[in-house]
Amino acid sequence: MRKVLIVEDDQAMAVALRDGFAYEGFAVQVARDGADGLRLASERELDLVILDVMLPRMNGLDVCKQLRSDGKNTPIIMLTARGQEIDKVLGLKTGADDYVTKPFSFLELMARVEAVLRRASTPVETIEQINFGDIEMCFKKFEATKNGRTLELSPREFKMMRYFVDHRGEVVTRDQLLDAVWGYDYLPLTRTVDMHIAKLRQKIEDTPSDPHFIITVHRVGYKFTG
Amino acid sequence: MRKVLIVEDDQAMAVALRDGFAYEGFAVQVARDGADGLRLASERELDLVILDVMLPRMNGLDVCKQLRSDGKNTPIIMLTARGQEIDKVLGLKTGADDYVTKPFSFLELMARVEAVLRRASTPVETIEQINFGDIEMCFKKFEATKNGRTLELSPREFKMMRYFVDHRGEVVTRDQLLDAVWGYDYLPLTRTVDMHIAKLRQKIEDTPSDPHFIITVHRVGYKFTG
DNA sequence: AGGCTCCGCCGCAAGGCAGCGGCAAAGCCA
DNA sequence: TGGCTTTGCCGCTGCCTTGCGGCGGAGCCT
Repeated sequence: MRKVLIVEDDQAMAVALRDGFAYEGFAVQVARDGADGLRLASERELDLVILDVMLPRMNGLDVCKQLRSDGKNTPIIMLTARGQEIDKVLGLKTGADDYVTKPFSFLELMARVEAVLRRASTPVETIEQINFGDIEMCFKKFEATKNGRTLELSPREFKMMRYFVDHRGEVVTRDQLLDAVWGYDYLPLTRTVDMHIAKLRQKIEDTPSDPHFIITVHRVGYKFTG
Repeated sequence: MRKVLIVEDDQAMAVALRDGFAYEGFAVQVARDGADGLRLASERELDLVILDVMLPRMNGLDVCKQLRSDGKNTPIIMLTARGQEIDKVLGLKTGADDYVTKPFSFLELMARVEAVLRRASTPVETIEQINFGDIEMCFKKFEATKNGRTLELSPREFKMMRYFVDHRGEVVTRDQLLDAVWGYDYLPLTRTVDMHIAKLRQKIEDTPSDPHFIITVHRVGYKFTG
């Protein structure tokens, strides 16, 4: 049975959603605030999270962002009030799969639920192990080797590699990396990302000065070519 | 309020649909034949068209095809009778967004309506990959090839191409380009845009002096013909 | 209709400048 | 305290801009 978590502080809305989803054959769980929602979503294997934006203790956007940066890719549908009008760009950045603006009909919500679940069911299979060049990397074990010799990668470095692997072939901007790896969304006057790129290159590239895996794309960002 | 046009010659069906959509909060307009439907759909700004296939004066497929070739991209849902069994390929060719086969429940129709409207409202999924002539271009990867050979395009050049692709066939002015690609909105005494057009042509055209893809429109701007 | 003039477009080349990499030292957390 | 992370600085690379001269199309005048 498909499991859904509803994170909603408004009593009436929470009950309506709970009953609606139950009627549609979901196993339903309800959380009343953001912190509880985050905890539940983190520790359970869920098929779907319905997440209100305005919540006590931790707002929906932050819950969503936190889940994503923890590597959880449970489908998330956000509920926004009309007045809130989340900026689409900001919204997408947080990593939700879809947005529904209150007030909405339950039918409309279910249409989006089905769409999101359909998309999610096509296995995007997060890669837990990857080989490229003479490198072997396992994200579950936090281990990496080059030519059989162990590579000492820090947690941050693993997280960066994880993001690169998930977007291999694409150019990723420093903003994206800061957001996904650090959780920041402030403008980077900082050279932090560059620094870590350099360190990664020192470790994984044969000739760090002429990188083969992590390519600089001038004025845009970096590209990982596995 | 969302506006729907119903093109249906069967009296009973037309009334049922009209009442149903009105109940769901749509502003409804009804046309009795294909020609009228085409005229109304052309001159109004609509959110949705419900289009029967079998119609007097002009059939639904042709109406749909005509609208699309006029550049209208209003969401269209076609109604087909079971016996008609429109070939899916043919159907897709005409450019409709979805199909419902009679007989259908109003609930089923509404589910599709919501799905179609949702898709239409999600900002036109930007094209990430495009081919034209012997050129292949991927905006996510910041990669482009001509005849299989790599093209070295700068970020600015990619951004220009992106704008051209999003407006292919239209003439775009230098102002538009400056605004979209550079973010400037002051009047340009500058030759910057021309310069970059020239560089783009050097890279993507077979004979840059007689361009095929990026055409000069004297005293107006440029036109990309993908 | 033909020729002339002017405005706008194109090509080339050099200068300016932002962005990137490397190094080293300071800050932070366990 | 030790390792990981961050920040500042400096030199260099490469992109972007700007200026100039030449050319072609559009409009005007006879």
